[in-house]
Amino acid sequence: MTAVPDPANPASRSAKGEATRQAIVDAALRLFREGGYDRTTMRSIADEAGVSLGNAYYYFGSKEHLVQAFYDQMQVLHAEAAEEVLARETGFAERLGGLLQAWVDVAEPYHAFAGKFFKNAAEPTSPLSPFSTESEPARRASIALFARVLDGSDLKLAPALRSELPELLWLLHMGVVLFWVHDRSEGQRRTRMLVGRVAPLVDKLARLTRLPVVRGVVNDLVDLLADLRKS
Amino acid sequence: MTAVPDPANPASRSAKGEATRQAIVDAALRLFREGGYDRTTMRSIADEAGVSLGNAYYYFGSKEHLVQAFYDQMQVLHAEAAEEVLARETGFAERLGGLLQAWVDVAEPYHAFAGKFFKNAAEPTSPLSPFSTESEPARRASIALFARVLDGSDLKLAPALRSELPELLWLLHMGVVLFWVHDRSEGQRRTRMLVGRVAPLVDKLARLTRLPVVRGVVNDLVDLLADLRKS
DNA sequence: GTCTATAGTGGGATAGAC
DNA sequence: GTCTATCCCACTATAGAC
Repeated sequence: MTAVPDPANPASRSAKGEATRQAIVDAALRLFREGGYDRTTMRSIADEAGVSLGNAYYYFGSKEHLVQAFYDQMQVLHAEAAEEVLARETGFAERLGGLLQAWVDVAEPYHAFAGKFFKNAAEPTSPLSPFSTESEPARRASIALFARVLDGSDLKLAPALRSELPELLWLLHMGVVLFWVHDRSEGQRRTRMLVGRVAPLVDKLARLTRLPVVRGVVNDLVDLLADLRKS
Repeated sequence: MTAVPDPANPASRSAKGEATRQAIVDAALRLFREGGYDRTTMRSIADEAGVSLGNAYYYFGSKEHLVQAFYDQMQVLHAEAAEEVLARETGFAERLGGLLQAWVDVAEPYHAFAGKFFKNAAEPTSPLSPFSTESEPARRASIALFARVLDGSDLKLAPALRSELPELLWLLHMGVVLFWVHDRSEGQRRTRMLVGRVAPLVDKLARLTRLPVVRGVVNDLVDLLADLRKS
């Protein structure tokens, strides 16, 4: 395992390289926010960061790879905002709604160009897809947040669902993100309305899973998820 | 309203223009299937169709617009396959499962490069987005298919849900498509498993909506959908 | 109204010298 | 790790033929 230098691997980064890398990320996110993704060229990012175009490509294999930096930053900001919510709320609906709401707050400055990175979600070959193995650390961290929504709350639900729910809530979160990306109302008012009302709804629904008549469907769902995972 | 010629508008197409247009579409789909989307250049499409590059752009404003042709073709093929299913089945689960299955069958030859297509479709600013106004006719047609799944079946469900269900089923279909795009199993085995089992599950769930205890959640959901539509 | 030919521009990506 | 030079291709522009 002799080191072929890989600037994408944090372990092989020198201090100098790390500084350059960060300068490029900062420049990119600033320009994306100001002028949008398409209108920001790799040349302008390199200029703004004070490096050559070729050097920018040394650190980021493509323009899309810079989007990963955006993902990561968002993940960190969301986790921070989440702490506050999880420390404050004990009701399941409030914890879930708070977490979803926090994401919308954190993501708001980037709404205008967010569509560009959502493209990645649909392309399975891209390492930037939220379902890719490359995104697994970020995905796991996010799912862990939803696990804490559940753990710290007063929710009672069908036991079989307990281990599946964090991932299902993360999927719900992805659905909210999709809605948000397409939301053109000012301040993403419609998304805020959605998250404010979907959380109590999920709460009610989850509590219903304990009813004997509903158990059949719940078990079918849990079995399906298990079988999909195996196959 | 004197006619500025618009080759995108079917009404203003001459027979000759239509033939040229079709030649370009055929060439594009053939080359996409053989070499993938990215590796197929507009120049090669024009060459293959026997027209100039400029002429290709006369008919299709961008390379992405050619994807719309693919999209339309799939819609037509799915509608055809759907007729057979809807004529044969009367059970709700069978009709729903059959419709979803039919799409997977129709789409299979394009699975390898479908990711590139849907990548473009996932962007909200793109006219190719399934949620865009440009896609509304195709979307409406698709939702109408799901309405027929419901209408011709034996399903009994909460009355408030009846008018909402076709659109919700279409959303489920979009979810299946997303799963399919990411499905790397041979013959999309995992997607086939998913559609085969999700249909009975939805059937059971829909029937549960008639229970008084479940009504509360159903009404909340219906209200939320109505309010989102209004806002 | 359709189409060709040709000559550009802009910007993502790469090669290879240092 | 950083640069300069270059490639490639989507897309535009335009002038004119049929």
